[in-house]
Amino acid sequence: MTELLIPDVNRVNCPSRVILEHVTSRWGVLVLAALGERSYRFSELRRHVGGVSEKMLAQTLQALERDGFVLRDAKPVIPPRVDYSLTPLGQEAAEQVSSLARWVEHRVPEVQAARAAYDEAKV
Amino acid sequence: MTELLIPDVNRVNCPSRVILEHVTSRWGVLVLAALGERSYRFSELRRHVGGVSEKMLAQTLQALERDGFVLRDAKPVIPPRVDYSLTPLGQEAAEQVSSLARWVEHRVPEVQAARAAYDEAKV
DNA sequence: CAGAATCCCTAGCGATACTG
DNA sequence: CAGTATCGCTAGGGATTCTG
Repeated sequence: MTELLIPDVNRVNCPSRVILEHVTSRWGVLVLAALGERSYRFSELRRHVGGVSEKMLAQTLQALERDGFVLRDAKPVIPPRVDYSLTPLGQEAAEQVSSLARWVEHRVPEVQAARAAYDEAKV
Repeated sequence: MTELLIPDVNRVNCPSRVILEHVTSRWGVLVLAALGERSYRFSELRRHVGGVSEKMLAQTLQALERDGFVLRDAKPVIPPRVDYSLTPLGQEAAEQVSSLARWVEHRVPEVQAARAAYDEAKV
């Protein structure tokens, strides 16, 4: 019989895995977490998320917008002003990844201790 | 004054961002989610997580082991048998990522609808 | 300011072969 | 079986330039 317990996400190129990879991508996580707190303009967000290039920020925002997580509001003014915020769906995603990010920050000491133990045992 | 509200994870090369990237890496998510349900042997896990190469599975497991999330139990038998499971810290991580994975699978229809709307508007 | 377009490069990753 | 080692590629991503 087939393995009914294997979730869809474990299959190659399934829809859920692609979405999951958008959400958990290097910059996707940080963008969602940031927008979970408030809306940002493009370069404001770029300053907030350390190390992200213009190209990757635009690319990440477009993927998240297309997936229905991010709302793009381009004001018809000069100079251009574009506000990014979350849709209700995006808010749900942001809660999940923010929770994960907070958990990680909280557990940094434990991880560093584990690494020290691992590295010493490997000598 | 300095921006006190910016979490550590938004800084480049900070410890928490590196850990987050291990946990949210392409295969890290799926490995943690799998081990959250039960322990696996190496090639059992490789079959379970569709599309992962030996190299990437080994590399992912090593990173997660070093971070203190995964326990590696190599039985001294022939043929070799190595069981992978989660530490208590890894269980906490697995709960977070499994929750996220389940949420994504649950929301696949909404995302697909959003993409259809986005793509049509872009024509 | 908010991007799009281009160039370019390396490191991440897969495929394969080998070992204990 | 559970890896390690090596090779080779390509696509992810940075830097730069250009535009409305």
